[in-house]
Amino acid sequence: MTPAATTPAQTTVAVVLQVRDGSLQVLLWQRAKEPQSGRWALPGGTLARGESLDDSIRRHLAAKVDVQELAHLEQLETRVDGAAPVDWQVTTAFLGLVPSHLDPAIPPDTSWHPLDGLPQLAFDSGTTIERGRDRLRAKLSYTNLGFALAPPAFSISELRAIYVAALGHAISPTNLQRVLLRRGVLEQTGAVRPPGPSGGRPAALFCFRVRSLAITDQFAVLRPRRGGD
Amino acid sequence: MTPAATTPAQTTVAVVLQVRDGSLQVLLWQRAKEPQSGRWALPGGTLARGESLDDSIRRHLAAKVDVQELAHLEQLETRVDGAAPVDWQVTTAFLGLVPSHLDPAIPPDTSWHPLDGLPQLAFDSGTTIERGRDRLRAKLSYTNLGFALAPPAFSISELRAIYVAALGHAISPTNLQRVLLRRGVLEQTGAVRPPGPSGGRPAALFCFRVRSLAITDQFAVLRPRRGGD
DNA sequence: GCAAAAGTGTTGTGTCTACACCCATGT
DNA sequence: ACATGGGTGTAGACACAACACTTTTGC
Repeated sequence: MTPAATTPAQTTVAVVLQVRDGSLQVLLWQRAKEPQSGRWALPGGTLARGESLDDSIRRHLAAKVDVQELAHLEQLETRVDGAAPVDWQVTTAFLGLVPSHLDPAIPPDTSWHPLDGLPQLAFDSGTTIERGRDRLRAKLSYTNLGFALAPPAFSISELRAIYVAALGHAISPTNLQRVLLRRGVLEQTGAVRPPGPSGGRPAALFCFRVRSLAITDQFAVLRPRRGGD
Repeated sequence: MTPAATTPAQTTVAVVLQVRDGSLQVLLWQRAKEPQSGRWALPGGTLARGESLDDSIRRHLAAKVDVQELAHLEQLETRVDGAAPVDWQVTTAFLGLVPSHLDPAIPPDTSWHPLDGLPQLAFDSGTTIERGRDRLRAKLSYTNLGFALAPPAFSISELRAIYVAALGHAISPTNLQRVLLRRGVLEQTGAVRPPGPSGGRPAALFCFRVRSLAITDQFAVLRPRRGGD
């Protein structure tokens, strides 16, 4: 591939997560060639001239797997990957989130995999995926990041299912609603979802008030209540 | 410098912070040559073969400014910096912290600058420095990161001065002690600091129980209290 | 004794979980 | 009527900030 060079190749990869069928899944791509033929890898590619890292990963995702519907994208970390002068590369990993109501078209060598029960992974994609999941879990607790996993409008129980899949633990629908409303993250749309064939009260529909990342639970420890900059 | 290349140069820089004379200061280095001659820049340099990004920034810091005493180092973000094929480079920024009792020897072109009142900066170092400061402030609230700014042993009021300089707002010594003790971040050494010439009760000395990064205030929102993983 | 610095007791507040209860709809 | 799913009221637990008060030193 690259000749013995004085600078490494710069590549970007993305951990693209979506809640599908009640579980958190990651988009992977199966390598056809050596090295690591047959194993699954994170989508991405090399940096082109004149583009930012953000541009780069968006381009690779759009071209390879037709994902324009990323609701959120952020950097995870950068690592040096190939040790030798051959295959020497620097890889910047991103976290991307796709709302659960979308089902983007993907090529045949690409598919979604639940985070529990991943196939044989190429390189150390495993730790990168874990890092992405941990970042998502943390930010679901103190930001409005749920907007990037949820559809435009939803009932509280639908939102709860998404949070349960992403966080991996039980959540009371009562408290989910109250926490997110108190923080001003959600607002009622006014619309209502009619009940299913088994009856039940119609569910009010909600949406996220702002659909870009905002911190909603400030780390305010040790800060005075009033005054004092 | 670099010829028009197919891959960008990979460089690392660091926002090295220390509490000095009651204010949070950053280590900067004054450029002697064009471009941006005379302006101040973050220390760092290019990636060498076979080294990780961590290795790289540690090497540059150790060589240029004789800072081996970094108590903590973490990645901030990676950016593409030079747009043209010439000077095309990818820069990974780090946050480094130096405990306040150390005063590392630094070369004449390098010096510490308080974060309020920075000189003319080269490139967009300003936003990187701000990002480092914000990261520090956030992590002081929910991790034990104070260990990286504090000396090995200290009284609560000494620690308070460090936190005030880093966070930029008033802090009650009462609550600082109680929060950090309740969380198990601090422990008493048993030693005591004798009072000054003006009297006062001798201060008990404390130290950080663990001196590597640990999360002490979990983002536990929406998590059930018992059971229910 | 008195000032100065360190440390403790205690109260109030706000945010969270938990659980009981009420509401609206289908069969 | 009654089962089913949606929503509210309220109580208890906890962590925090604020402030009064006590302790220990030097002069």
